[in-house]
Amino acid sequence: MVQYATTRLDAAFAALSDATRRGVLEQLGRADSSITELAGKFHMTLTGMKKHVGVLEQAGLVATEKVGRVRTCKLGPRRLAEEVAWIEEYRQLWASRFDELDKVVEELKQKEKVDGRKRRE
Amino acid sequence: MVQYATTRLDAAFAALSDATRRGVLEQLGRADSSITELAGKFHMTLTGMKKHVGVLEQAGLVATEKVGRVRTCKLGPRRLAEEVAWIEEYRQLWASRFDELDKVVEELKQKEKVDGRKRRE
DNA sequence: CGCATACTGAACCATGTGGTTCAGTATCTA
DNA sequence: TAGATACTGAACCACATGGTTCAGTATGCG
Repeated sequence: MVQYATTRLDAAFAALSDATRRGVLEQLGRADSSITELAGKFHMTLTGMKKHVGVLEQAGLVATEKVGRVRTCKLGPRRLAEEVAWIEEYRQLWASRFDELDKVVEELKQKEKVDGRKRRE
Repeated sequence: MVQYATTRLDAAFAALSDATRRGVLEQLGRADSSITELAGKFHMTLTGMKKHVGVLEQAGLVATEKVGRVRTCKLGPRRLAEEVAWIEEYRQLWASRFDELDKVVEELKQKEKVDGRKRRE
């Protein structure tokens, strides 16, 4: 198995294990936001939200910049590439451990191929 | 955004946020193992390992069966499909948020090219 | 200037986590 | 049947988490 920076994986997965934080990421995907806006949207205190943002920032998933009184949060530099890579390797392992299922998947693929051909005809 | 069962996402991501537990999953991808074997491999007490296995089992990532004295652990029913789906949606959001930035970067590159030419002249 | 706004930090609280030890119980095996 | 093996459960520990309140500081605005 490939060697991963475990601490970064730890931080990213831990950051994603909270519904509020996943919500914040989705929100920031739509628009940059201030701490106040996020706190309002998720019904919690400024201080509470700041902690969540801190966790996300630590994990590299959010970047913030303070201008005047306002700290603006946006999506950060990390794209969860390593995390996806880890999970995909896991899924491969998983699949290889389940032989019968492999056959099922193979059958499905065949079916799909046929369906695709039909559609194109 | 698609609606996810947040509690399951919570449990799965939390389970993955620990290096030992990720290691256990990788191990079980290679071979089913008893608690004792896992505890030995990861240098901790039986009791400690049992807790990790419990977390993984709770998240659906590991299944166990006790036969005689021995509880055998194997990869569980969940394939992390939802988790991958969530992350992929996030990555898409991320990419779309940086389209503008991409343009800016592209412009800067162009500018740099021009500047470089000027400097060389 | 003076007040409202936006954040920050410390302190607190309940609960969860990652580990341990110790004292069992249940199951093999000689 | 005796002893070793494999697990289980309770209790404990230090520390992290997710939240709060309260008391600041810094900034914008009329």
